[in-house]
Amino acid sequence: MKHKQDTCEVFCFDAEAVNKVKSKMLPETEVTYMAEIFKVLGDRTRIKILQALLQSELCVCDLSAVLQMSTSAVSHQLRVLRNARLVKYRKEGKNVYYSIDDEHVSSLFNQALEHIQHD
Amino acid sequence: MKHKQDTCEVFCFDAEAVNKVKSKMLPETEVTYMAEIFKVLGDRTRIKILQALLQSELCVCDLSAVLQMSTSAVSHQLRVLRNARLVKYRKEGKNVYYSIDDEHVSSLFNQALEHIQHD
DNA sequence: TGAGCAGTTGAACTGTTATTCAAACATTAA
DNA sequence: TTAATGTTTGAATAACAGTTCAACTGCTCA
Repeated sequence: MKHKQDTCEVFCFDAEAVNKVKSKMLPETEVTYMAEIFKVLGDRTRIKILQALLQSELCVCDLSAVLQMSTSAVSHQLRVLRNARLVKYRKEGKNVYYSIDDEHVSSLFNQALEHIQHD
Repeated sequence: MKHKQDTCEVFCFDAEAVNKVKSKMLPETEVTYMAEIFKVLGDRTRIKILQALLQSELCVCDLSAVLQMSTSAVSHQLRVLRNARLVKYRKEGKNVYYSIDDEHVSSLFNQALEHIQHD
């Protein structure tokens, strides 16, 4: 049973298995969202910010002191975390206090930790 | 109580809170590994590959048919997944069959799904 | 042995991303 | 209003990452 493909001629694959898997793939939008979340988590600076915020609510200045980075750099990354709805903020006078905005963040953290410690 | 910093003069932060958080930060190597894992998961192609492999063991050709991508592109991404120990492979004749190599992968998947569906 | 297929690899190209710097905005106190 | 502090933003630079293309390896079978 030959099978033609748009991109190139491929005859080796198991058409039945492929179609079965194909029919159960997540919709494109969900794939995009998932990749987006993991992409946000895939940065050392943002991992550190989240880890700090998992311990306590902190303002931008506190975070820049903890991470020993410029407030500008921290602010840029906080925006990424905000857009991904991983952190929330509240203003108090001149300060802006950030905290974790999702109950799944710590779960993702722990799963990842288990993975890297499993080796 | 004034506090001097290497990078710049910052007086606004709560020194006590900062030190407390700072003392509980993960070591640099673990931060790096965690970011690495999430970085690997932060790509649409790799998400699709993993989702396909969560359903069934597949060869490179099968995967390229499912994703409708070149075997070269798939192979490149499989290498990334291999290095992160997220997939394993076995050779059978001319084919190379890949499968999930970590019990935490599905957990990470489900947590991420819950996060994006929580909005 | 050699042809053909499955898969891998390296280089090049392209698009994305993190940090820095400077400027701007917002709030508070004088 | 002005000055000072905390935070955000935009532009620019530099480093990185994904796909494509072409070349290559390795296995199977005639």
